[in-house]
Amino acid sequence: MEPVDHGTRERLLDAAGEVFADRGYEQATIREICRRAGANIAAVSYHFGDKKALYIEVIAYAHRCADEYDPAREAAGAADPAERLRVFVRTFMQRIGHKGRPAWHARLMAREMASPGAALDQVVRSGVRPKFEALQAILRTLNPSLSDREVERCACSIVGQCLIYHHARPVLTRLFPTLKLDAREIERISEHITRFSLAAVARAHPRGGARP
Amino acid sequence: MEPVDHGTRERLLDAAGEVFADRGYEQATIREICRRAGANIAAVSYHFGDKKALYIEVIAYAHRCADEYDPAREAAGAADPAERLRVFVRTFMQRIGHKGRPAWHARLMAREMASPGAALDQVVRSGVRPKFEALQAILRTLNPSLSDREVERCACSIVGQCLIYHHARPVLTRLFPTLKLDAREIERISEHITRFSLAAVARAHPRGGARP
DNA sequence: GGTCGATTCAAACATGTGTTTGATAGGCCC
DNA sequence: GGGCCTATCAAACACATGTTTGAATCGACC
Repeated sequence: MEPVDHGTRERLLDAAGEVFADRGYEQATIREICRRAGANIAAVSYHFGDKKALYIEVIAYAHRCADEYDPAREAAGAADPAERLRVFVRTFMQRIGHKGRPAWHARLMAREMASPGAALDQVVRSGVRPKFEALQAILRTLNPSLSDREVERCACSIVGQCLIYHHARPVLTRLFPTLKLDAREIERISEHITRFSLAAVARAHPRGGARP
Repeated sequence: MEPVDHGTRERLLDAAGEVFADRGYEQATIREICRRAGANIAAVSYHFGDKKALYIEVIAYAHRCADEYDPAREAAGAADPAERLRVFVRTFMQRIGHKGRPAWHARLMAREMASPGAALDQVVRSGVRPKFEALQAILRTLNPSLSDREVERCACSIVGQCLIYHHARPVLTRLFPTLKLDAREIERISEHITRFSLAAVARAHPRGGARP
């Protein structure tokens, strides 16, 4: 058939990425992956060895593709710290929010984070940590009086605000039936998260008062 | 053998709750559930019919048990609105955080929220919505100038800050190897989320200059 | 044309899972 | 004791899935 190398193998990677992102590793079946790729059942064994090896390759493939939508790099181009946070949040939300298209990268990562697999260490080391540290740097610039631990927790708070719209989407759509997570709504939510967090970070660690 | 009618069925419910919470519905196996319950493989079919029926019963069972740890009711007893939010967040975090014990209720719910199953509608209607509305009421008291939509988004922001420590726990433990999510750390995180959110809610809706 | 390596295909294999079956034992009432 | 119902058990069944196998097909090269 085709001189391959650019045919079946690549189609398998794309199909596998989509299926893994939709169903998760365990629930994804080789048969469906091959069906979507228009390949034979034995193609996975031939080109990758077994299911786990295919998964590892898909993670690496997604990682390569995802580097083009790096929130950290996008944010680096902004003018002031507040605007950097705004760009960071917006880019992050856009990566998670959009469901269709070849945007299964973020969904795959989110799945890998929710249920730890063999590829998590690699994902965290080269995918999550750099972005997380970039966010921490923004926070430190916003409020230099924050301790390292407070910076960590504020970063978790910001990322958590974003991720709930992905992790709890089925619940949110039932809680707010009118909610439509289209591009415009994502923009509004990003703006809310940015303002919410800016106010919190600015006033965090206030001397005096609050609690024992 | 044993004359117990109060034995096998209840042990099955407990074991199933734990296994479902740990592995998820699809990944949980009837054999492991029965092994943990010390029952025969056919016990599930005999007492509940099939796996799905058992799952529904487990959801209902968890729902009954979880009502005793209601963040909304705990918060209602607090004095001022800020303290109500603090109690709400702390109770919520304690329910999610603790891993051992018969506290598989929250983990089960979280799983059901992440991947929608047949029981999600019921869980949202009678489990999530009341708590969420209680949180919204607290926020309205904290800052009456907030619009309904802003209250919704602030509530999502608060819940999201809590849930990340559950959904992304594998990532966090790799990001911060020294992190130990014991009772004391959960208390500290709850305090951070409370202060973070109080500052944000107080200064939200910036057009009104709501708060100094 | 013929050979060879790479690739694809349909079928089979091995395993794990949910479910069913028929048998067995114990309690209860007559 | 004799039925009768409930509960449990080991074994088997039906099915889906990951993996392997051996033949068939294609393209390139001599």
